[in-house]
Amino acid sequence: MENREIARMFSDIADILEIKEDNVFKIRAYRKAALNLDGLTRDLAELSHKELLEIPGVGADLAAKIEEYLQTGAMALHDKLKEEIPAGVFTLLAVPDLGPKTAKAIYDGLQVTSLEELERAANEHRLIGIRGIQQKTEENILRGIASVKRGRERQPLGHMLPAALDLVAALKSRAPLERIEIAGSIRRRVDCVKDIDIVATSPDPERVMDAFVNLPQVQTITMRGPTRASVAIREGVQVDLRVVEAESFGAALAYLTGSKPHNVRLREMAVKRGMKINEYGIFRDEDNERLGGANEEDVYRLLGLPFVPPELREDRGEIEAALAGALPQLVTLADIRGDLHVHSKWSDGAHSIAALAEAARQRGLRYLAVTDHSQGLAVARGLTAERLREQALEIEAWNREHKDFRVLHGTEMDIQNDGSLDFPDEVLKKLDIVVASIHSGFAHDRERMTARIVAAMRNPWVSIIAHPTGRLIGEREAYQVDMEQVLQVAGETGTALEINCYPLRLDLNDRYARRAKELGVTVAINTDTHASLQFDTLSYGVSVAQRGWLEKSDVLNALELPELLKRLAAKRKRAGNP
DNA sequence: GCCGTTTTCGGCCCGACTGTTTTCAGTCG
Repeated sequence: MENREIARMFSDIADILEIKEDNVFKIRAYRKAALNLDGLTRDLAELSHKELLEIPGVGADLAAKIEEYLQTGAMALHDKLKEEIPAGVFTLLAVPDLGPKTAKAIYDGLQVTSLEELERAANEHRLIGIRGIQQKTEENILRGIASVKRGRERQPLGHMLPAALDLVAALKSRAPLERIEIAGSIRRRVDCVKDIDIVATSPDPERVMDAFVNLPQVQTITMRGPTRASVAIREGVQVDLRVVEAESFGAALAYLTGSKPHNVRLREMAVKRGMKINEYGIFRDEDNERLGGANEEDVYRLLGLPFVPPELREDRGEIEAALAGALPQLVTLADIRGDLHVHSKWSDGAHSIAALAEAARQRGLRYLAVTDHSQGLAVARGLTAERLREQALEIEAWNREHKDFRVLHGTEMDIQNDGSLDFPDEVLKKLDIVVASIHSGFAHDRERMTARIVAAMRNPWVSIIAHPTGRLIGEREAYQVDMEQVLQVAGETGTALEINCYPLRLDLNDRYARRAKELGVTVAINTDTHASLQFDTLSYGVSVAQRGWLEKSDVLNALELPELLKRLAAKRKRAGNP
């Protein structure tokens, strides 16, 4: 997947052009294209010239640069610009509040080309005197360097959403609030987020600001004005709070929810219709008359659009779909009928099958599949074929006793290094469902990894591929795999792909989920529960599905039990097995 | 550099806060 690499190159070009004080709109064009490439569901290498031009923000010139890179492995403009400006200069841009102008001035004045040199220069007070820098700015730069060193850029949604909810609760208990919402990428349910945005209304904004910057979670106050404040909480996570008038709440919420490219599109549409959108509302140009803004719906209504759910706001086609009245009816948590990937005490889970079934039923589910690990995964106490037979007896007995909930018998079977499976077909055919996945040999090359997964999908008894890319957010990159091929074969063979709900996995991610839908591949939203409390992570997987535009009909475990069983049987039949 | 329900040329989203200014530039979201 060269998308990310090319996006990064465009972003580098934008940075350098900014330092060189080139045309701001040209810079913006490179940034916009970089963002859009990052959000693409397809590999650039697979797209025709015509398809490249259809990418928003990519015209003849940038399409040529993409093709140049795909064909030669290099981009002449990128290389040339990097020669002009030492690489270290734009590493300075990583420092908060230090932008291109300051980076250039510091480089011109002191030839500083790395963070270490910058830190030394600041400690020796050599920055003072450079255009626009006095003591305060120098101190801020030192603080900024410290925060860069602390690192931890983005954190998983599974950590940040609870932290945000915690802040909201704390704020509510300490200041008078009317409305308060978490906005930003958390509200869009992006799987990995950088900061926390909160928007609120209050009869006493001043007190809210006071309470906010004095919250026990707060470590440093970055900025504090009458309507806006910014702080850092533990682990250096930035939290922004905006307090607005009630008549502006919806506009502010929309603005702070983003995404930025989505907002830019809305504002452009407003301009064309003789209106202006900002965080205070939506206004008529001619007389500055307020047309709306108290509620988020106003913004969309006044542009002639249906409400666009936050999960879709990425400028990945949602505005066009809204204009055409073709927004998807997104799958919801309430649509989920069961969980098809669950571990019990039989392998590495914490709870009995009975306890798991009860916990699932309490959450409104109607079935679950017990899919303990297979024998090859010894560290997880994987089951042999014989233990699997014993387990079947326990499940049969439980089902005989309970008529309002169904436990399916399955396995999470290892796909071995050579692409073979951990159980023979004779074992698999006795199970209700077979989940296959990779737990070892992550370092194999792309061809081999792809071949392993494809081979598993071609087995008629394999129902679902679990956590198809193997990533662990912040801990382990996805293994090298040709996901386009995996998705294609999933479609051909009628194999479902999983969105794993574990907050560090969320695998498939939103983009692959969207591509799955495009290819007609069914997706299963599974918790991979190892302890009954983990059923609560279902909402994270549903969010990924929503960001992937999935509807109820795209989701395997949104089916009622009889339809699910039919669907599972369909692949076996297609392969000529009863 | 991109783009077209006023346009193939002339536009291109909008505002808060800080630090350094004595009216505003830089940065960020």
